[in-house]
Amino acid sequence: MIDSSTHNLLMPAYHEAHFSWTDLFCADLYPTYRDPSPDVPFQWSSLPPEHWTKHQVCEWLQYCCDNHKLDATCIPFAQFNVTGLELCNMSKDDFTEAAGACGHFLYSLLQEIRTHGIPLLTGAEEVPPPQSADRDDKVFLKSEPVKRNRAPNQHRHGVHNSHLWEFLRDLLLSPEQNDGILDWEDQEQGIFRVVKSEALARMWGQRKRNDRMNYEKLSRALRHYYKTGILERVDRRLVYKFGKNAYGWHRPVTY
DNA sequence: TGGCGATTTCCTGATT
DNA sequence: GAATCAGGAAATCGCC
Repeated sequence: MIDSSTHNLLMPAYHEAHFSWTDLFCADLYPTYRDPSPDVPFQWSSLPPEHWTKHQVCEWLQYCCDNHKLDATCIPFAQFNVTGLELCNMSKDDFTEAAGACGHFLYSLLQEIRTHGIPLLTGAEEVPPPQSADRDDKVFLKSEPVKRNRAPNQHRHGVHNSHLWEFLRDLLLSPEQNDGILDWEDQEQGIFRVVKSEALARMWGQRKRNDRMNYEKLSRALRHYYKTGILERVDRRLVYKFGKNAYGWHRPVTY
């Protein structure tokens, strides 16, 4: 946790917002990584980034500051008052715009987690910055090594979340982001309905930075999933079903 | 730099 | 007639 004595200096932009650091970091709900509970050391680390709350996004930022020895003055925390799904939807440019080159580094850290999974945070192993971080990013790093552990059975593949079906799955699992665009018809069976097809296409287009996306193209991409077992046909308009090769749709994804 | 997977784009035709 | 579905074919893009 950032010292309260330095807090005002570290986060000028944050103080302009209408919330406080303690609002974001209620110690009872979100234990700090320096004093982790034995059972739940880091709540954010037990979930994929897409499912982080705003509190957990801030926890992660704080973790990045301390564990990667970032200069906290580089991070305008108010710019990251977003949910995990919104954070994941931010592009590298969005990060850079929010926090300059430090944002570039944070983006790399986030992609590291999304691509390689979330490490165990027990402070027992030295960890270099992600390889994807550019050399220029490292001006934010102090020289001391930092430590963490990786779970022994943690897979280093298969968690990248840029696929359309994962985008749909995460929307279905995040009602606050969904805005009635998608709705479960039968979650046990993985059957869902596209309620607002054009809104869905716009959202996917924003995600892919493609303003020419429409539902016709999106649905064509969905139909490709029939071949791979990601989706199964449902003989009803705007209704789809997750197939045997889709995962994580019936409960929050675990790594 | 080439191969590959995942879309994206365009298209025709069928169905609702 | 509009919206949607189905699927072929080729192009594009990012990653390895």
